[in-house]
Amino acid sequence: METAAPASITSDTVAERLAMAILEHRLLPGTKLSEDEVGEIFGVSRTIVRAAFQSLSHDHLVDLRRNRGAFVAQPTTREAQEVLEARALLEPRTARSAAERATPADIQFLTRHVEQEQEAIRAQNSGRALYLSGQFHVEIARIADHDTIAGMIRQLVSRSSLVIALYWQKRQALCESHAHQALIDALASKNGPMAEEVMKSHLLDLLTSLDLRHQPTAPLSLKDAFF
Amino acid sequence: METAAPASITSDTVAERLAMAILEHRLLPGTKLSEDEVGEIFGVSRTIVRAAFQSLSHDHLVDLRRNRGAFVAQPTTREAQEVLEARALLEPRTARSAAERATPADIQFLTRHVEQEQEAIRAQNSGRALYLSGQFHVEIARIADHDTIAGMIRQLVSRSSLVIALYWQKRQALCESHAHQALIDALASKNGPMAEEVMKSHLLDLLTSLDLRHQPTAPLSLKDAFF
DNA sequence: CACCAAGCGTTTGTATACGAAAATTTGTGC
DNA sequence: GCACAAATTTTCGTATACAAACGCTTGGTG
Repeated sequence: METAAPASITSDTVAERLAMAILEHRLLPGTKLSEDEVGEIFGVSRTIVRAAFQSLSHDHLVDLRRNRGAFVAQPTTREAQEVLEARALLEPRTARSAAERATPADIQFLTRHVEQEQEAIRAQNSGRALYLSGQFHVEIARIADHDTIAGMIRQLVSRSSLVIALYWQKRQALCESHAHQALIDALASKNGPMAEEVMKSHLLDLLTSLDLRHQPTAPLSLKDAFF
Repeated sequence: METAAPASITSDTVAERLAMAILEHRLLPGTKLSEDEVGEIFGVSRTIVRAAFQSLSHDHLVDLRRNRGAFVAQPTTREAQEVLEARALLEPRTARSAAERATPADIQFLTRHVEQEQEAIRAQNSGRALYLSGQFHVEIARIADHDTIAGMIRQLVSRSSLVIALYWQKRQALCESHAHQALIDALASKNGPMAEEVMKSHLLDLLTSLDLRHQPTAPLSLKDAFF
């Protein structure tokens, strides 16, 4: 089998799989998520699905509208800017902290991670590449060994994925990973200030590569994302 | 009537009332929250209570243990330190931003807020005083007009309330509100750097006033908190 | 032809029923 | 009297049933 099927599927499992689909842009912003449909896909009742939706809603990945249902969230330009600003406030310092704590094993892990990013790009799997690119930032936060801040960064990175889906322009230059390599270098040499600086400009690059003007909507059917 | 009773009680209402009880230290860390009991208190089914618990769990106010139930969270010393560090990272800059945007109406509102804090202290209502003291920080974030960061600060302030319940030492000096007055002054004079500095030292004061050594447990019965 | 209203089907909101796991009590043996 | 095990009770996990709200289609009217 390809995916290790858990003995019993919990709401966490469903939330995780849905989140993954959103982060890989297999589910696009605005897509309606029907409770029945999702429940049928995962073989669970609506009770579980609802719990999963609630969890995702708290992370701002889905928008829960009363008596209307759940939709993949569509951050406004305002929200998009806020998310990027919050990241700019948190991540540079966190990168510095990570540089001060990174072990050789961490460096090896990050290097392997970037390799996977490259593989995904070569395989034309831009969804997975985008997911891995975001996950890199989460791993940096994990190395910084600060669960609270890491949790906030994880959430902001997830929301960034929606922002990218809506406002990303130059889809060609797929997340220039030389920035990630530069971060690894800074971490490997335990150069905190450099890691902070590289992260800062990396996030600035991301912000300037967005087009926060128009507000497109591109809903999509649901089952496509899983089959 | 004293509380505006909502026509229909939603999970948000229950979550809000429970959060208030936790923030005012009427429910202490470690207290077991039974689904049936809470449901009976608010006159709703376990479905609603369960959703409320999930929401509070996401904010780290309650700890959800599988097949065990919900408990008011008991942050570890590690977690306590992390929460304070995260606040130190977010709030000073936010205070500066607030100083740059504060309107006369905002200043008036904050002044009234501090008056209410004093009233609560005079009325020996230390729980309410503590809640209002935390809420002051949330209001600063609101003035900064940055929903994303404000949301994170709101969550961190809430968690701080649990930290205070567990690790606060000098209960006498109840949240020296002259620091809050100093913040109002900085905001009123639109002195961003000063607001940032005052906030920074205010949070440092809070951290140093904690005793992060022992790990007390003080569960309490549930209905006491509401009657 | 456009617009609006009523009826119908679908989807969500909530309560409840039932099985499973944990906590508690009870009973027994040493 | 204490320790341990079995039975009981309580509490949670999940599915499902029913009611209410929504949206869509259909039929009518200006």
